[in-house]
Amino acid sequence: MAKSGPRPGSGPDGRTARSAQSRAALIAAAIEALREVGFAAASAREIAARADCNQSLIFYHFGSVTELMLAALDDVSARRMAAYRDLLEGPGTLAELIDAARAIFTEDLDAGHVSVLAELITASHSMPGLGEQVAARLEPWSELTEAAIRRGLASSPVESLIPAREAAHAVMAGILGLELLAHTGGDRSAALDMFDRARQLAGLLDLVSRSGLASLIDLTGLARLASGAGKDTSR
Amino acid sequence: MAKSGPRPGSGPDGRTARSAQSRAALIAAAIEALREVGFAAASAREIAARADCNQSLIFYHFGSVTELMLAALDDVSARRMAAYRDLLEGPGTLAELIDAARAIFTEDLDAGHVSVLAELITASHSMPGLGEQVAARLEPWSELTEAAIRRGLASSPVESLIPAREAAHAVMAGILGLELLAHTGGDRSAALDMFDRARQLAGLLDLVSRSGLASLIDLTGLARLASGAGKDTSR
DNA sequence: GTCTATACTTGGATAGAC
DNA sequence: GTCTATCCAAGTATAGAC
Repeated sequence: MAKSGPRPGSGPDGRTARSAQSRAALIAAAIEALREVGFAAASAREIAARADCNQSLIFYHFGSVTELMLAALDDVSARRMAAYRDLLEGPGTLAELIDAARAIFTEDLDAGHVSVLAELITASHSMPGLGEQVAARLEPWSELTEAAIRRGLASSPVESLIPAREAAHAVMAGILGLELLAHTGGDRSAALDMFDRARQLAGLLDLVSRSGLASLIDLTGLARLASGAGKDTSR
Repeated sequence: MAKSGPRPGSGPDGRTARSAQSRAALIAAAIEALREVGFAAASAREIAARADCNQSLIFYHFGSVTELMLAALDDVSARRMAAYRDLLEGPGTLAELIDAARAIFTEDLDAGHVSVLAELITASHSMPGLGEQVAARLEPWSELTEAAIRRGLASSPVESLIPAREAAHAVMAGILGLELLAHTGGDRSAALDMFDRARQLAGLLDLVSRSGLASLIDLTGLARLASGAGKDTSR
């Protein structure tokens, strides 16, 4: 868990500007490579070429290609986290939340932010030890998503029906899966369609909860009943 | 598009049994390798070792490692397709459909069938031309899923609300995403929880449609109304 | 900190004996 | 069809000059 920056021995300052520049260029190049050619082809040489700097600098600054990629994940994660946190500030209905989420996620899809994560997750399969590192970096997103769901569902008629933790897991799985499928078909309209669908549903929920109609129905009790009734297969 | 089997020149029969045995062993080994160490580490040598046969046989029988992997995908796809098709035979409610789907999908998760697909999809990112091959093999699953959804939703109150094609895309994305996430956390109970949740919802829908309550409400009109109402952000 | 050069390893693929 | 031996390309990583 040692700091992976420049090794001690470099002057405390002076020509440190160039160093930071190289680091930043390498991180940007790593993100670009991960997005455009995938983990398997994102070699030290490939990344260095994109950063217009020497291959050996990767090992000097980050120790290994894998650690550079983790730094890249940290970078994009931090920047996107800021954007998503703004979503949770201030009041807003579920429908508004989904509208805003759709806009930001469109950016993510275009810029390939999710791609970086998806590539590293599948790469963990082959690289021993990488899995834990990626999982740790996934945790804040898990919490953010859960908070968003809990907030969006607050005082909604289905609040008690949907467990926020599991729903958050599902939402993240959905985003990752849509990213994967977008690669095969180039079909990113299908991904965004899900937001429209969710948005439609959310609008309906808002309407129901506002009209006071929700209080007429004991949804929780009904669901429990349905759960039993569904088991009755002969009919 | 040439048949990727043994090259012409081999005897029309005779000792062909051994050949078929090698082919099968290699395919099985490729599936195993893809599942256990991932695409990046599933090299010709790795696979051959698992199949207990010579490395060069891969190139003799399949031409390249990538084509062996596509053959592996075809193999697992064909075997699982048979299992899933049975799901669609005979009558059944949406809840029953989900119950059965959960059982089979549990098998898939344990046996790593989805993993093979997920690995190849991400690998397409790095291997030019692989994307189209994988997409073509994904198509039958797209159709199967769409048919299943259409069938499960038939005469349900939400039938007109959910477009089968887009929903199928979302379901497949969800399955792929859950597979990815299962790798990081080892957390496969979360994946199965989604089925339980869907099942609960389906039971509720069955109940509503049976009770005749559905006919009392114009869901389609309500949804259209909600879609407009959601846009009203100031309130 | 950055560069050149290079050691070392692994993997895809082929030739040719059997 | 299967094996051994081998070529060649590409990748990680390091040493050492500047």
